[in-house]
Amino acid sequence: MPELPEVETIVSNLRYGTPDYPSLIGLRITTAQLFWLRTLVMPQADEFGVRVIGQCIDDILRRGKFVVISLVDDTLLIHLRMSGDLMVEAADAPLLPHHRLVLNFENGLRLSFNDPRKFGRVWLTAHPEIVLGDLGPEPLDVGLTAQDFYTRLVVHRRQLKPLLLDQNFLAGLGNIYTDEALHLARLHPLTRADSLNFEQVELLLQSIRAVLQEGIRRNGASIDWVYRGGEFQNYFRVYQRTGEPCLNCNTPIQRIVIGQRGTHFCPSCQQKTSR
DNA sequence: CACGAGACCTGTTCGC
DNA sequence: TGCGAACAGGTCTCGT
Repeated sequence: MPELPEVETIVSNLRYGTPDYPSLIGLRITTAQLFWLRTLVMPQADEFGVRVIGQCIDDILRRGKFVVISLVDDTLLIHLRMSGDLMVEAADAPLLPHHRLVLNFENGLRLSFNDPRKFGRVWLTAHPEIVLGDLGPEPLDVGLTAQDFYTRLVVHRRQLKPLLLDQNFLAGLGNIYTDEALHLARLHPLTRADSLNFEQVELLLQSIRAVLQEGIRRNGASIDWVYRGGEFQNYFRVYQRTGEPCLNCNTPIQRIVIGQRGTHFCPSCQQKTSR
């Protein structure tokens, strides 16, 4: 489900609070409940409880698609994968069917990790770099220059779509924002990375940043039954618009499968030979 | 190194 | 109406 803009939205809600609940910064964890064993990667469930209880939340950040919750002695890392969500509720509210992990706070609130498909994962570690260490750069980091991006990109012979989805190449893009960015940059998703010139790579980086920033501005995208209040789904240019007219040229948007992921593009605006 | 298939899971939607 | 297939925002592992 969540890509960079959705995770950013969730993190900023937890960090700053919303009209419905306050910031979680500073809250102390009093109890923890794990309902699906495989949700927790490390440490073992019994050790998790012993270690997490009593710690206060120092900070809440995002790295790629990870939610990074800094505690006093440890870091709690949460990856929402396809269907995960984080919700703040009253600690005495009924447990929902898909709650996998719940942290209760001393102020009567709780943080619930809800995840119907059970793909999401949680780590508690004093060494978050063990989990985050191989992630590529943040696309919105102003320190990432077009020249850096060009240098990193053209050493690969892979197709653009799978390369952009590779979190070790660039951290945070998922299926939606990759399709949207490639359309904005007018690049065919099957184009080989090492065939791009500098101007194309520069435009690609600008396009990635533009779609991510628009996604964040609209609080992410909410699709189907996994709804979280974002609006970006109303502004997709290609994603899930198969057969509908391209907003540039009216050509019907096409859907193909690349690396087992549905891929949407305009066959007229996005041509492999464009150079 | 690059790619494809299968696995992990549940819920919704599509097509006959 | 009913039922199985296809599909879903992600990532890992294995074989070629």
